[in-house]
Amino acid sequence: MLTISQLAAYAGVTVRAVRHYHQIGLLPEPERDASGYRRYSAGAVVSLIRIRILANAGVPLSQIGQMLEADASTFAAAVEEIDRQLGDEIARLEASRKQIAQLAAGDRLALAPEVTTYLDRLRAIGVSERVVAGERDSWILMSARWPDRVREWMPSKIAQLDDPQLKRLYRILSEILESDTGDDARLVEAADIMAGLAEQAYRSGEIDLGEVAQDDLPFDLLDALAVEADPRVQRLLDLMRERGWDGLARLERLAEPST
Amino acid sequence: MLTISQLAAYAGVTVRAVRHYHQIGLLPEPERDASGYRRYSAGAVVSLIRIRILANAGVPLSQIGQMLEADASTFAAAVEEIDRQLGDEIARLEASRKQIAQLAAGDRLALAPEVTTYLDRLRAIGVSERVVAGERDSWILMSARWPDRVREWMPSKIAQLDDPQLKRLYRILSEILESDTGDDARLVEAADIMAGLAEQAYRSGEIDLGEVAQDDLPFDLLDALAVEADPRVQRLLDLMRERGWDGLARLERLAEPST
DNA sequence: CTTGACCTTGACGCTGCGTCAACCCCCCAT
DNA sequence: ATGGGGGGTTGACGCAGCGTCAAGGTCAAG
Repeated sequence: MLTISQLAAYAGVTVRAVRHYHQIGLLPEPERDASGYRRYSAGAVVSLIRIRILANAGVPLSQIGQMLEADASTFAAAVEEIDRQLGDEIARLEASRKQIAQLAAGDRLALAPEVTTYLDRLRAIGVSERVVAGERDSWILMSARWPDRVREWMPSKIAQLDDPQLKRLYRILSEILESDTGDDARLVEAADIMAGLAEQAYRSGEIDLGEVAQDDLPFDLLDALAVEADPRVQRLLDLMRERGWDGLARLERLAEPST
Repeated sequence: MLTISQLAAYAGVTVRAVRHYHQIGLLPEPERDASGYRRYSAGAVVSLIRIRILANAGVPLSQIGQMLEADASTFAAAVEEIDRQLGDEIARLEASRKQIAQLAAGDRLALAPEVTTYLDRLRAIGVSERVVAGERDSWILMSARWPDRVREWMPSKIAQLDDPQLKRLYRILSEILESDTGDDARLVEAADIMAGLAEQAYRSGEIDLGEVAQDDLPFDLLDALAVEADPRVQRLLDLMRERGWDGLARLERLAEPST
């Protein structure tokens, strides 16, 4: 007759595991001796080993009982099912591994390389770190909503940075946000440039992210994000509204310009 | 200002997950409105998305906080560590998958193919299912203790089955165990044959599983297993002892035979 | 008799939330 | 005014497979 620790040792498991199997009814409770100790027969060792074989093969404990009693075909079906689940799990982990490899490689922000290129171009143009950080957060939001579309959009966004007007706009915005003053004149100047660019884009039909349904509206969110980052952006939004444009991240025509 | 469900929707997670992140301090609790509702800023969406990016990459929640604050090199080290752990986990699962494939292929008992061959040979010789089952359980125990050695031993075990004496022994044992009578004469006959075989093996120096330390003693266990399967085996043990041999699974000389 | 090793039950901890429960709040239609 | 439906709130259990105390009772040996 064996004690629980002997049983456990023979089967290569811990005492706690054996007790756990008793609790869930996987291994029958043996007789107790006079002092209440569990006393096991040799057969229990075989039972326990068979349980561990299945457990080591990745079979959930809750299914092992049935499997040990099952006939060959039922057993085979169960094995196939388990194998499928293991396969799924492995696939999931490997996907995670790819993800984390990208994290290590990229800007540690999980942005597509096209986007980090764009951000680097902004820095090269002289845009302040604060504004770049704002852009970065915006693109994180965009990427979450349209993971694939974003990569398609980037080339034209990058190309647009060659436009002297746009460069000028970014620089002015950087200046404003880096200073602590509420220099309204610069804000007005920025608004004028933006309105001009918007007008230009509108005429040439460039404002057509049409497929991007508006009912999904993360653009309001982007604007809110900008305002949070610096309240002076609110003033900019107001100025744009005066000029007939709503929004910032995605400009929308309010009405034909009065002039 | 966003409600918790809006925040969750933007980040593509459940409301419960967001609350969980608050609980563990991963995402800061936002302000509450007059009625106690949580109200989120746009920045919270960005925070939440960044958390999910790391979580999806397999980073444990408990580490995400530190990683989001870490500098580039610390971050890289952490990523490497996570990647290693993911690799380990994948390796474990793949090992499980191999195991289960073997289970499906083999005798659904997790015995090496050599052993199942041996068991089949026993059946071919005319050994009863009951005795084969006993042998099987014994080999399950042996395989658990010496997973690799067992495969080495099988060829000679299989070869020994050609010995007419051994065949006869197995057949007699089968007969005895299949019958309900306590036919002592047959038991004595079996014991005589066993003793003869043991003597033979002893002289030719075959009894030398020497490397298999006896302090590991699963042989007592094997004997106990046999007795459990059929109490008449106890009588066989006694008969063997009279003939100067101890044990059954592993015969050991007690003393020189008196004649 | 003491000591140390082993046994007992009971209960919390870990991971990342899902899923009630019981109750409050807001807005809209009747 | 009232009711209903779809929000929100905290609190708590559940899952898988044990690890790890806690607080004892038991056994064999010196």
